[in-house]
Amino acid sequence: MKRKKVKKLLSSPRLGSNVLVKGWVRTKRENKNIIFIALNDGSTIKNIQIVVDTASFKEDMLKDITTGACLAVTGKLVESQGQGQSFEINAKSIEIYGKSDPETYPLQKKGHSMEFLREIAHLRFRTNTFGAVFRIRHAMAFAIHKYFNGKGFFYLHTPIITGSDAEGAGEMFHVTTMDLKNMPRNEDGSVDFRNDFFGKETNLTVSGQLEGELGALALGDIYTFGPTFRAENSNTPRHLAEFWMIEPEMSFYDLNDNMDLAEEFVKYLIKYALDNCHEDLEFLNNMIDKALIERLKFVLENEFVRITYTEAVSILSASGKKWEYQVGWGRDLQAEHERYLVEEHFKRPVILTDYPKEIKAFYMKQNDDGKTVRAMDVLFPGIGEIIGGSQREEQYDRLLDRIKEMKLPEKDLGWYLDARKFGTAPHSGFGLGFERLILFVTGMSNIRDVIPFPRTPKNAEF
RNA sequence: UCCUUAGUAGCUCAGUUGGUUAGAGCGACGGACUGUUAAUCCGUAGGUCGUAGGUUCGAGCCCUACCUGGGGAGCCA
Repeated sequence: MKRKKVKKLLSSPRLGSNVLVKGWVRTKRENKNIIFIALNDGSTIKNIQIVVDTASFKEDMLKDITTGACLAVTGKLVESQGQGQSFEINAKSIEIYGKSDPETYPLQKKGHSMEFLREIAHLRFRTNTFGAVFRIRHAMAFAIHKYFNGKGFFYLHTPIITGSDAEGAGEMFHVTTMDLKNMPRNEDGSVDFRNDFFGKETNLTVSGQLEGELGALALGDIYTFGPTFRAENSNTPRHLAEFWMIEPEMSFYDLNDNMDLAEEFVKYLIKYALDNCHEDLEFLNNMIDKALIERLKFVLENEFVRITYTEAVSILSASGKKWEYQVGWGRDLQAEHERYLVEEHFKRPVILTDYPKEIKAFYMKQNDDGKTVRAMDVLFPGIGEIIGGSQREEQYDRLLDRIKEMKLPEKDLGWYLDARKFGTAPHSGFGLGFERLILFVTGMSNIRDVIPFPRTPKNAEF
């Protein structure tokens, strides 16, 4: 007999048929003559109830069916006599693939704290919450490719190991094969990388954007979707040292086109989740965040507010609020300011544009006012900045001036400047933090709980 | 990195002004039970009180340092 997944079984049940299911025991309820097993195979958040007549099975075998054990069960699919489920399987045969010692198996029928489950991240997939989160995470990854493929974007693989130290997006992890206990030194005491694997200093990438731009300036529209690494000592529920980022880059897009794409993209993903992850979202809505589905629908149905940094500063100044950090043109907006705009003033996602050039990266296109750049930050309720992007500076001279002004290593950016030297074109792009998107879509509150094995300062378990 | 808060049984927690042998619920185990839904009822076992020092006749409780977690901030996606 061929094994059926529980999801398939429940969506198109053939009552009276004999079926084979395989999965892990979530709970077992025992009576004298009858045993009920809730079996889950991961295909859906729903369990299938296995009904066991104790007289028909060996007692020793039934004893080994404990929480966490893996079973293969054959039996007849029938309408359930009980209240909690529509269908159930009357077991004819049970094979135990893997026992699970109940004295040491850490998962109980009762709820656990997220902190405890994080310590047993290798087993937390077996809980309803993490099953739901990681099924949704998969659905979002799939939807990202579906969306871009449908729009004619090409998935570009930018390097994980980079020799470029110019992104300026944060502290980097070094990559080397040299003996850390005996590093060769130059006369001035600095490390001599000439005999290292790559013959130069290399790091893990903090962003694929610069390479992505090169792809866009030939292929038209590209996107990257891969891991990125930041060696920042950030200890917050919104930061990871290893996280996944989506970075589309589009030729001939100006900042408005860029904002249109960002808004359409995020809404597509939210709609995809609502359309395809209904059961998992329902569960999270009940157990994690009662306002989750309502909030997803609200974001889907309302236009994002678009205002300039300068307008935002006026709103904040006029708000009459007491700020911990002072508001003033030229200062970067702090979390409290962004939160006020999104959660109190507009009560919806906000896109802020045209920031002072001093607080933004070198590659952003300068406005004619000489003071601001064509940057955009998409701010979400509860998450803060979920997307950061800009129209890129496509004029060679202006870009070079900016590199010099900010004292960046000009010689290392020759390849990047070449894109402006030969057939430059207006272009734009943005970066979306994948885990921050998953936070928003699942209603989870800590980013460590939306990636299977989180990497954070002082933690690289598993 | 800074501020703040916490660490006691497998889990979630209580533990009074420093004072006998550190408690509960859940889970696990044993038993009972005519179809259960985090089943129910009866019973049993389970502890180096985060680590290392210190104060004291006496420390789970007070002091110091360190480790780890939570919340907030900064950096950002």
